[in-house]
Amino acid sequence: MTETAHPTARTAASPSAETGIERLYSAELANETEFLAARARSVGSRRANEDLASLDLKVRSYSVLSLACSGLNPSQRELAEFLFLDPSQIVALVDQLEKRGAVKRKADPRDRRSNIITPTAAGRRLYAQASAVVQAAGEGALSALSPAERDQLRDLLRRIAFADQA
Amino acid sequence: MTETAHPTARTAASPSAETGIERLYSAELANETEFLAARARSVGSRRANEDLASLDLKVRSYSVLSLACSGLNPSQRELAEFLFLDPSQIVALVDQLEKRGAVKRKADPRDRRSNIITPTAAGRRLYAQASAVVQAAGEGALSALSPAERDQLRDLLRRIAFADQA
DNA sequence: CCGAGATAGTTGAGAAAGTCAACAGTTGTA
DNA sequence: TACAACTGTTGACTTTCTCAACTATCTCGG
Repeated sequence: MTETAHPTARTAASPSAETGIERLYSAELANETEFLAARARSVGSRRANEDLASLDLKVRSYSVLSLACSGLNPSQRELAEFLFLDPSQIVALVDQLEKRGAVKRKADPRDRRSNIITPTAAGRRLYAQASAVVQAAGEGALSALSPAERDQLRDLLRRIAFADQA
Repeated sequence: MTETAHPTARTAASPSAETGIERLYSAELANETEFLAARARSVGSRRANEDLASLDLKVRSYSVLSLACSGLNPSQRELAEFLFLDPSQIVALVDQLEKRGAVKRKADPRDRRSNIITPTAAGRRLYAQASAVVQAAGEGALSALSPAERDQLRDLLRRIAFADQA
């Protein structure tokens, strides 16, 4: 071993720093915002999924539960559009949460085609726990940034995440 | 492809608002950095995939091609780790690109287990085109940000994207 | 030198996620 | 009223993810 630029790669004495792929950080790809956003999401959602597993949730179901608990009374179609998911996937997610007793499909009095997704009392409790877990995980992932930088990142991301909706 | 072309689905029953989904922007979820990163990635990669389709590429194969052309001589294992993909997926991606004549598997003289992925001349030309396409698409997605803000976003993302090397 | 254990790439299976087309019930409108 | 559009739903199909083997190779301790 001791390859060209591989100062670290020894046997698995140390758990994490053995990778030695830091040399790829200098690749052009590592400067493309798109790639960085994808990787940031991978880092974050992997972590969040692991932590949410203790509550039998994933980021997808957590997102739906969160919006159900938002007080904004989203319909399934709105959930699909907001989460960039196919309406058929929302069906499955709501099915799961409903079977579990966390949310309910409520008829929209103004449009009987729509289902308004609302949380049950148990759903609210579940969301409270999940929200705490996600927030803790987020803190960990963002620990490299100062509070001011986190706010800045949120603002910048929000502007590109919701840009095409105007 | 399907760009979810629902420009304005205003329903008369709906109260005044245009698309009606903007009200969800105020949801708690829309303030979580993780969610914003996921959505930003969705916006960006959807766009990039559409544009790369003209070259018969996807963001995944583009990423591999880009790293192959980086001059850093990545191995498949390094590609897997850097792109957060399973080694078996790298096999498929390299197979495609190799069959297409864009990259080659080269034996690593120091370790005959490893394959070093290098581009062919055609691969370099393909990457030049693809890179231009992706950059143009990225500009579109980032058009809401000033150049200084884009740099800032890149820096912030890089710090969290490469923060924990799980 | 040699065998034990680890690593790189490969294959294949199965789960999860994404995509798409069709359908019924409902709504708005010409 | 007839027609077009929309919502949720189902089902088929493709892509992506995850994991467990297997081979060939490497490293290391004895």
